[in-house]
Amino acid sequence: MANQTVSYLEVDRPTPECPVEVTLHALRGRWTTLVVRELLGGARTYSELAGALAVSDKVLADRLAQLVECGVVERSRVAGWPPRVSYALTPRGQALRGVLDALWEWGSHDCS
Amino acid sequence: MANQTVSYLEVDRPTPECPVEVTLHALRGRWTTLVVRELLGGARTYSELAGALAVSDKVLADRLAQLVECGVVERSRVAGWPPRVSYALTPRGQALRGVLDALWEWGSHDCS
DNA sequence: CAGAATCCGAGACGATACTG
DNA sequence: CAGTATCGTCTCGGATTCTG
Repeated sequence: MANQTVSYLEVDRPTPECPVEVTLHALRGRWTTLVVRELLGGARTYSELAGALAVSDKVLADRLAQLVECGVVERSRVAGWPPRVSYALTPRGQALRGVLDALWEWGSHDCS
Repeated sequence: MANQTVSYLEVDRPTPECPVEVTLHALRGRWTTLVVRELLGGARTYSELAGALAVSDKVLADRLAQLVECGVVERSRVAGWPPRVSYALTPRGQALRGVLDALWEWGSHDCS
């Protein structure tokens, strides 16, 4: 995964478009990380995701479109009937695993 | 920093209150990570933060209150005149450095 | 100096209804 | 099956004004 030597602190000017913002923008939305988490277990169809996540169609479709646009998820139609669509993580999406682990790590400590 | 062996994938049920959500909730808001980034360089007064971040008073005050509530930032009045308030990261706040580095890492790769 | 109060607009969520 | 359309609600952000 390239070089890990660059630190968040080593950049001169904090702008709203810095890499940290890019990542948070990709993960934006209450259900986004849960969708990614599902797909880390392998490709899923739309209905499988809908069944696993108890989320409305609108929100699920919105988040999937967002993830596709960010290059995290790839969408593909499955031949045959009934029509199905499969969603899978791209290599870039797979790379989110480390990010989610870091978020999990910090959030699992007590706040007291 | 405790054990890093737990993975985001190893948990049974994804809930809106899982640790990942805790972290994203703490970092919620466009300016939050930039405030944390400033404080990673050491304690800052309110006006120092305001000068460095070109953000409105309302938003800055909102984000600081949020970070204090999450246990990330500690607020302390400075004696003397004019009245000043100093903000500094708690140990829990310092621990965000690794999280921000992970977010930076992922976001700095091209999407193409 | 360090904010609080108020008002407005944008975006995300949620439920419901409808369609290729 | 896999969405889109619509509507109401809520939170965040930005600007302005005011105060201990």
